[in-house]
Amino acid sequence: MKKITIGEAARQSGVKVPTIRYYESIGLLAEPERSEGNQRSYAQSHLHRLAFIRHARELGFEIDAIRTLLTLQDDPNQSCASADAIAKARLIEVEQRIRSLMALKAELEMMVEGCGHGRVDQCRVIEVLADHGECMHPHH
Amino acid sequence: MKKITIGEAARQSGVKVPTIRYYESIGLLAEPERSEGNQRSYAQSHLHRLAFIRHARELGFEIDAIRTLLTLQDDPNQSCASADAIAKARLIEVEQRIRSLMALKAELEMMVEGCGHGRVDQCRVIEVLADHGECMHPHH
DNA sequence: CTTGCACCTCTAGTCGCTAGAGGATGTAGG
DNA sequence: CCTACATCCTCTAGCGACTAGAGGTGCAAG
Repeated sequence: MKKITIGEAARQSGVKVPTIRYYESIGLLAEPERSEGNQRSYAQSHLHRLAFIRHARELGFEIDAIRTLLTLQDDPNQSCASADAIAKARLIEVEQRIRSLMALKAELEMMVEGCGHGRVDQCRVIEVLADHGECMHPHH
Repeated sequence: MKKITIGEAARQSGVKVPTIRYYESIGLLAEPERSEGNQRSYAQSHLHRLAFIRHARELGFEIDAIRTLLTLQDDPNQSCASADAIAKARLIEVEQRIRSLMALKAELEMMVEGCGHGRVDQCRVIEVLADHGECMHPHH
């Protein structure tokens, strides 16, 4: 096989070099072979792994969840109930996060619209922050 | 005035005791008086400050932004342009975050719906993660 | 006076990286 | 073969915003 350096792996996977080393250090990515001069030399399997990890991270899965997903991937006979549960949990998290951000958005819009661009003592931004009763607090 | 202990301040503000001490240590909250036995004793002004900080944190403002907002609040003659700018920047951040979370949500829904609850080798969750081409990648 | 909770300080840990120091290796040109 | 330069190596420390825990002191009720 061809020897893939860490820099090449970074380019192909879109994961930065120090991050790849970090994933190795926490046991998320298997240790690759080393060249005579002690430099990492990756195989295709490592690249697949990195792509998987990167995509999962982009979807906001935590490292521990990814660890589980990776072991599931390695054992294709297993039931996919765990993978399903992890993805569902993540979906619920994302939905909650969206809801709470929408509430924040509404509140921030009110603050910004209400700002008369005058002095601080008439500023709605400061005012709303200072007095929680001023906002429509659909959250917290 | 009555003496407000740190525990009482925590209860009234909704900010945890260690977090209050942390805010003091980073200079966000002024040091309160101390009792004879070296215990913190807060005034009403501290409680207002804490409420302000808490509300701002709930809206996702960073500590540094809050620092700026607090100095603005202390100087009511100043123009509120900075406060306005900070709030607007935060609003844009929130809007972007919502957009990207909506994309994630769509992708996660496809994964979860496609899961036939069978074995891992037919699992859409794992499959999509493994092969980025499988998802409709509206993001990244 | 004792019990037990709340307080004190200090350090270290969390998560997922990122930055930098200080040195070794690999490669391309002269 | 030598040199220049990019890339690699390990290691430690830092980020933000807390949180947890150890080990000790203060205080109020019974």
